[in-house]
Order: sequence, then structure tokens, then C-alpha cells
Amino acid sequence: MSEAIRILVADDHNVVRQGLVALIKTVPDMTVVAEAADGAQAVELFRQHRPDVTIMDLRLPGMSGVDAITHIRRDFPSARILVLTTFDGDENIFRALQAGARGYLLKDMFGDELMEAIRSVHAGKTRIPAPIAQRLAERMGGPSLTNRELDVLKLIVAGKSNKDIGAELAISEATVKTHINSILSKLGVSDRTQAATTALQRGIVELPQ
Amino acid sequence: MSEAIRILVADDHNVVRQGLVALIKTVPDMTVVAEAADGAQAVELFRQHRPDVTIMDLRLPGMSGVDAITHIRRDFPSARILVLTTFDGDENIFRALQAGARGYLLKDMFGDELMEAIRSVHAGKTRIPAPIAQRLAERMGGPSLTNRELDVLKLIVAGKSNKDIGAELAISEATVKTHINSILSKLGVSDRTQAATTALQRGIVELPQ
DNA sequence: AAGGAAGTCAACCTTTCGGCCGAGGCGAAA
DNA sequence: TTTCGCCTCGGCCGAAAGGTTGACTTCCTT
Repeated sequence: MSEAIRILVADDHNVVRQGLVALIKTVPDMTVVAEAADGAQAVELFRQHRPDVTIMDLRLPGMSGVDAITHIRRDFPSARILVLTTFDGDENIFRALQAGARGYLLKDMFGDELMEAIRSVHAGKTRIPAPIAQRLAERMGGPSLTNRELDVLKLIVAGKSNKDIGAELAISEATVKTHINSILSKLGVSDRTQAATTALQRGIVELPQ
Repeated sequence: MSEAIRILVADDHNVVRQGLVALIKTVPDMTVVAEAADGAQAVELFRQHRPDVTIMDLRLPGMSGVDAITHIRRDFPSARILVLTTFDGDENIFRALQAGARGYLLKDMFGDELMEAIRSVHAGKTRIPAPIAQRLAERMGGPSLTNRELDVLKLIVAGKSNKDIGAELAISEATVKTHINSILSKLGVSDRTQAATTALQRGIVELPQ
């Protein structure tokens, strides 16, 4: 029999992470070599331990999960990272895979499915459940927002008026309206409130706190 | 030594719930007697097993965690329920404690803190961390929305226009505007988009899916 | 060099929204 | 019974938002 799969677990919810570790401990051929509670720690601990597989939540304080994946994969292109999160917004899925994640799992899956996914990723395969792949496909077709449009969208979600947005971004209100027009048509909605809620649903922006 | 504390765990995220169970298994004087993946199941399993302490997430499919708590406490007023969730919106905290929860913990707490909280609740005490109590106090001061205002607020979050809301609730657009006026002043915001985002932040309404 | 995407701004117009007023009905509580 | 909160509706008004079209600049890619 080969050696145990060495695992790094990154999740900011301590009790969840500890539970995950306890669950993995029940499997003979897997070992948790380190636990991270935020993104920076995940990067540092990966560097120290070079785990075979990294299980990473996307919502991490400080450096986000996506940023952590990017950093790790930049230094260690062969890193095998498995995203385990509750968010299934297409934007989150896209960014995580874009950053180099090898799998994207939701936390409603069962423990044995997780173990199977860990083995798959360890073996060099990718692991993306059909419903997740479906959402990814949907996002592929649609247009993507420009950086400036994202700036405006964030301020819309923050509840700012067009005038406020213009002041904050140092552009005229006319320009703000132009961007909002693009945003509405790209998101397929007809007003700013719909833009805000669908952006939150799709994981394009996050709600503060 | 007294008998082990008998625990029911209700959480729809299977891998998280199983992890939690694995974590509790490492403690000698606690036993998980049942696991529920949704609210109705939690109620049914409580009835069957009468656990000493119930650990419940608030976001459950079908019957919500709050509804499950209400049902359980109606039939078993002495039930000791500990909410373990990620949401710290004041409205969620309020509703859970209103429904009869004895404690409200966030998932970023550590395993040993959870065990201590379980013992506290089992001993008949309540367990509400200071930051949580703080949020609860904030909500206490403010005015609360009426049922009708909640109806309107949900449709605002759904991205409906005043005209659509009127049609859906079978009231005139003028009435809708009256309700929205109340909502804006009660939430302390100045437009519908802010109303939507702050309602989501505070846990007054949920984002579909 | 030419093309396209992105960002900027302006003018115009219609619709919607939000603020502010008043008012009636209805049911529960004092 | 009277009072109060909730729900209902109307009108008026100004402000904000959204639709449309066109134009100019920069930068990147072809």
C-alpha cells in the first residue's frame, strides 16, 4: 500500500474545519498535515508542508480563497486544490477554476463523496459535479463585466445613487448612467435593484460583513 | 460519572454535519443519537429520541431552523436547543431566541468552545456570546416591520417594480408606495436598493436559492 | 495602420421612484 | 366606546433612474 495522502485544510469556520479534520482522521490512508483559518495562512502552510491535496473554502478573511489558490499555483503549478464551499454562484465557480482549482464541491455532499473526490484529485483528475459544471456552462455563454462596470456595480450594491457613484469614481453622472446601462443589459435585468440582487446571487459581488 | 449527553445534530450540509458528529465522537461524555438534514426531519427525530441537547443550523431546506425550533418547543417546552450557524444578522438571532433557542453560536468558534456550550445548555444555562448579544440589543431598539411591509420588502428584493408589487399583492400602487415609505424609514435607508441590501445583511429576508 | 474594446461625456425624453399631504375602514386592546 | 395600529387609497410634486443616440479619447491587438 502506498503512503497516506497528505492534506491541508483551509476554512475559517473553526468548528467546521475541526470537524472536517476529525472526519478525515477516520480514513486510514489520509492525513491532515496542516490547518489554515485564512488565506495568507493557507499560502504559508502550503509552502511549508507541500500537501498532496488542499481543501479550501472560498470565503476566507483577508486574502480570499481565490487569491490564495492563485498565489499557491503561481509558486507550485502542480498544486492540487479542491474547493469545498457552500456558494454555487457561477462567478465563484468560474474564478476558482480559473485560478487553478482541480475540483469544486459543495458542502452538502457526503463525507465519502468528499474522500472519493480527494482521491480523484490526488490521482491527477478533476472533480466537478454535473450541476456545478452546468452553472459554469451558463456563465460561459454570457458577457462579462468590465472593471469599471464592476466598480459601479459594487457601489450600486452599497446603495449609492448615480450622483454619489460619479463623485466616488470621479466621473460624470452621464458616464455612470452609461456603465449602468451596460450592466443592466449584460446581467439581463431592468433596474439597479435587480442588478444588486442578481449580482449577489451569482457571486459577482459580496455583501459587506 | 453521570451518563453521556445525548445530542441531535441538524445541519443540511452533509459533510459539515458528519464532521461535527466526528468531532463530538472524540468527546467521551457526549453521544450523537440522531442526525437531521432538514427541519421536518429534525422535528421527527427529536420526537423519537428526545435528545438532551439539539444542535441546529438555521438554514435548512423545507422547514426552516426557526420553524423547527418552534415546533419542537411547542411539543417539548423543556427542549434545549443550541443554534450553530454562520449568520449573525440581528433578525436571525432574534427569531431563533424568540423561538426558544437556549444558545446562539457562530461556526467560527472552536470545537472545545462548542463542547463547553453544549454542557452549559445541558445544565440549563443559556449561551449567547457577547458580540451576539450586542447585535441582539441593537435590533431591540429599532422598530419592526409589519407583515404587509415584509411582503412588500420580499418583492423589492425579488426585483419587482411598484406596479408589479401592487399586482402581485392585489393592492394599488399607491398603497405599495405607502408601505415602501414605512419600510425605508424603519430600516433607516433612503431607497429600495438600500432596503434590499440591508434587509439581506440583517437577515430579514433571504436571497432565493 | 486599422480595428475594436473600453472609458469618457452630452443631450433628450419617458418612466419610475420617493416625499408629503390627507383620509377612510377595520380589528384589537384599553 | 374610544383609541391605536395596520392596511388601504388618492393626488401632487420634484428628483432620480432608465432608454436612446452620438461622439471623442486611449489603448491594445491585428
